[in-house]
Amino acid sequence: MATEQLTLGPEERRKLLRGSFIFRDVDEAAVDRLAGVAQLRTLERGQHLFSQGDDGNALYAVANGLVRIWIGGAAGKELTLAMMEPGDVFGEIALLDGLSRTTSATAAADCALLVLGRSPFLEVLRTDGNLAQHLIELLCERMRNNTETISDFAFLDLRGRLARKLHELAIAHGEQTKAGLLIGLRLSQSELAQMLGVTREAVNKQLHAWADKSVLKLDKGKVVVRDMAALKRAADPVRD
Amino acid sequence: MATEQLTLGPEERRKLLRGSFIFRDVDEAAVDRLAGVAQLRTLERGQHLFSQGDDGNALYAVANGLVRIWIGGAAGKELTLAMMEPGDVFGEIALLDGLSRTTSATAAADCALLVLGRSPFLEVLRTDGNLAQHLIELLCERMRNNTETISDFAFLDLRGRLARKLHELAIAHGEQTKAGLLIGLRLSQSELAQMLGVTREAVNKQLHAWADKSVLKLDKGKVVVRDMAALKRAADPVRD
DNA sequence: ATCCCGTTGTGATCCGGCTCACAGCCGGTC
DNA sequence: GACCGGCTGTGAGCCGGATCACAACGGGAT
Repeated sequence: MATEQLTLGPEERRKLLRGSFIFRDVDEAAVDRLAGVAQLRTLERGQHLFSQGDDGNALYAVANGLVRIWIGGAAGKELTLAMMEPGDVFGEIALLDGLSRTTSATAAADCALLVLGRSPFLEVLRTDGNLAQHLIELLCERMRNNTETISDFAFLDLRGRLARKLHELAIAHGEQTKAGLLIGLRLSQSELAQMLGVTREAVNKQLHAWADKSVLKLDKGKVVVRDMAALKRAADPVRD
Repeated sequence: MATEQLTLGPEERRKLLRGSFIFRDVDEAAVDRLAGVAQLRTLERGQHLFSQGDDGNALYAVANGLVRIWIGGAAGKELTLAMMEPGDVFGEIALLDGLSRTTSATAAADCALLVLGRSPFLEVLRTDGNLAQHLIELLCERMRNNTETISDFAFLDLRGRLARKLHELAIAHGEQTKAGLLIGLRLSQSELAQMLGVTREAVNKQLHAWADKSVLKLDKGKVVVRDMAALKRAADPVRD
């Protein structure tokens, strides 16, 4: 469907890095140097990039596609923590502290990634205070997200967590249609369930409960949000 | 019981900051300057320091006592995320990104804290790459902890989470006695429950289940671990 | 058109943990 | 000592979601 981007010219690489938030205001020559030594890596949907526990000596920038960041539990269970989109950077934790990867990463769609090696990156980090500053901001943002996730697990049931997630998806990837906000990302109910740490069946039942109340409309795998306010309310622990 | 430390001399302040991991290798004059402008703040057990949502314009270093870091949910429920001990630093997220506090902080024992104001701290941060580097490492460590917490919530039941927590507490605060590893921190079952996001009753029942199997011994509010290996096993999702 | 395989839809059953309701207990305080 | 407030111990009942087991659907490949 999407045009495959199998290669990236030098100019495109520079653009990608410069466009990324963490390299804003960083010395341009240094960024260009990084762009020069970066590897291009393409992945097909479903292909594995790295696993929890691996040594992590690279930082990734998404040029194209979608990468699922997840952790695994007993019996093959998986919890999806985030989806990385074009322009996003990930893999910074293990790169920065030199320990093993805390999560796994898998292509959720065909992808093109820029791979920045550890040593050239750390070299720029050592000399450029702006990069350090932006990395700190990135890490703070991640911390806030993580804390939110913990809060959701601790205080909300399936219904509340699903409501929040749909609300978030509708805002981030919603397309306005006459029926309501259509959620752009094609997510199966199983994938949705994996983002919430619940079963697919339970998600299915809650979606239909909302469809019955006209909060949502379900149309062959796509979800259309008809009543954002009701979702918002359901996400609050104050029940209706 | 503990000797109250109501004041800290200039020398002690410097020592505290220098001993803190984030100020290692940072220009000594700068650290001393920070120590000079830092405020001393004492708190009695139960006293509130800041709340989720507040503006956060200070960094705290624990000189003495214990600070509980927590988030709140519906109906007054609380989840304890961490306990800060002497030598620990906290409150960095809101300080660094300028947004509101992600957590609340309450004294879990009488405390003496050093309060570093935003602007002098950021000034040193701007000029000293080592401080930035250490902050990045601190944030990475927090991220790892958070990810672990999420994993626990997603994949472990009460039994597994409690086993892990006790194991951790025994290692961090265990005192060897003839009966086994006595957990030093005086934690009520409610406090334990708050660290796991479960009810006090459920914790009580699991503790007694283990006591019956001689994994633990319960002695007037104190927990003695008799069989660390069994705890470790219970923390694995592979059941015994 | 046919065959698949991944997805959706839905009931039956089971179980962990919550809620509620008390009953000792232990340590302080007056 | 007598009283009180916070902790501990424990049972009854309930409920949200997991598990299991199918049925039906839809879209791609051949």
